Amino acid sequence: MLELAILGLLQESPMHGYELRKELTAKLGAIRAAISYGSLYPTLRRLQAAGLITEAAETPATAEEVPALTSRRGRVVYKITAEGKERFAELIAQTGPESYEDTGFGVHFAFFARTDRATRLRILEGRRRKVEERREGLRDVLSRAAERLDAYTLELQRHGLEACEREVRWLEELIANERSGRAPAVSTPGTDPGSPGDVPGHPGIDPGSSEENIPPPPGQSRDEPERP
Amino acid sequence: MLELAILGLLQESPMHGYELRKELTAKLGAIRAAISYGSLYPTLRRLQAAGLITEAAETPATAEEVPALTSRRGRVVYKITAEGKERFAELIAQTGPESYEDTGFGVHFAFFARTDRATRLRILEGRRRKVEERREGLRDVLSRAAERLDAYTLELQRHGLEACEREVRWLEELIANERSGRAPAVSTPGTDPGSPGDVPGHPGIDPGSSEENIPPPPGQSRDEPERP
DNA sequence: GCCCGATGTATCGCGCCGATACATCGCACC
DNA sequence: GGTGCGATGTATCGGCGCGATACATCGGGC
Repeated sequence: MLELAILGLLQESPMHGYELRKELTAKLGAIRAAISYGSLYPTLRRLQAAGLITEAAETPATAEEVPALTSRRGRVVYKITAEGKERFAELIAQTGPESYEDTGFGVHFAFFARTDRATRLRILEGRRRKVEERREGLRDVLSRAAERLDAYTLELQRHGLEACEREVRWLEELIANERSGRAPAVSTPGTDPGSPGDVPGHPGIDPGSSEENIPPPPGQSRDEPERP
Repeated sequence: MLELAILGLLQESPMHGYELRKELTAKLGAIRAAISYGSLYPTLRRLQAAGLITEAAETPATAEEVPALTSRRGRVVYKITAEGKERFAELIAQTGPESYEDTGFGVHFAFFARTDRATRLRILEGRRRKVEERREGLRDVLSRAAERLDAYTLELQRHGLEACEREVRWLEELIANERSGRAPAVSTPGTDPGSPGDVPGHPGIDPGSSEENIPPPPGQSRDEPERP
């Protein structure tokens, strides 16, 4: 998972470890805790050994762009290689088993902007299936083994079941939006549970351009011929 | 986490590995995937080495002594020791750092029936604080860094934020119930989002008995002098 | 002049996962 | 009566990721 996330981020711009961690935290903050250095650095090492990323010169080649003066510390800037981009495309496309609470789906979703619609649909439907399976499992426990469990455990199951039901609904909205070619934005019911308003709200990604075109997310992109 | 869960389950009845896994899956199904054998068996080994659990005779004491001929397979039944019970009490009571998505809180909650009210409140409030922190973090990202993120990533953050808000509300209900001395059961909104009916439904744990009394959950309990 | 928090890289131990292997039991099916 | 298959069972292996920790520099406040 970390591999996919790092490859995805480095595709937007070269970065060093610390920066990578911050960006990762911002992008994946909704699905997991901040990435640990004990995971990050070994992974960078692995990726470099595999030739998927390389070290980039720290000082900007056309210097004095930065008034740094401070001769650089040990910072190591990494950038993605062509093989790295291939590997990313391979990883982002595969659905994987992705157990329920796995962050795998979340990471894939966070990089949906670099995918085509068919892949997005496949991943969303795979996820929906997984969550539905889990939902059924919880229903079984609640209906068949309820008397064996104490009240707190039951409350936990109920809460989990509710979360499953909600996620299925969310996924279904996303799937419907994908099919209709609209933006990823969902109805945004907000905090009010009473009005399932249909306010579209966010324009999202430009759906007008061709299917193949993978729009790079807004933000500072340097490089990118963006070949799919 | 596994240590706590195993100790908690073995307190209800002795079990062998396979059985333990099934019970664990049923009890913790709402918060995590089925436990892996690659975690379970090493953990059992560790617990045994630490003297927290011991092997129990598989064959009923009055049976034939020699299991040589296919009588029983290699099943190994474990039971908890006095030290194990102490360790459980220690583990269940400590709040721990418990990062947001950690299963730690869920496991604690699943064994709430073996705790006193003060501990439950402490854990629930600690959890609430954690989720609130995360919620604020997500709000910050959504309000301050929104334009740097693509539409899918934003949608993910929104969904995560919503989940945080919902969990805080859930925790607050549970905390209120604990304070009022009532059962853990919550309003149970069920699948219908329109009627937040207040049907109590589940009797839950007997709140009448003394504070110190930790009622063993319903089900097959063998042994248990239940000393707090 | 001094401390402190942010920036940075790096390592160590170990819990847990996913895959895999292997063996027996009970049952259905032919 | 054989055969196959799914459930029951125990066990190991490689490897990822975590939490703690160490260490160093930089910019700024007091």
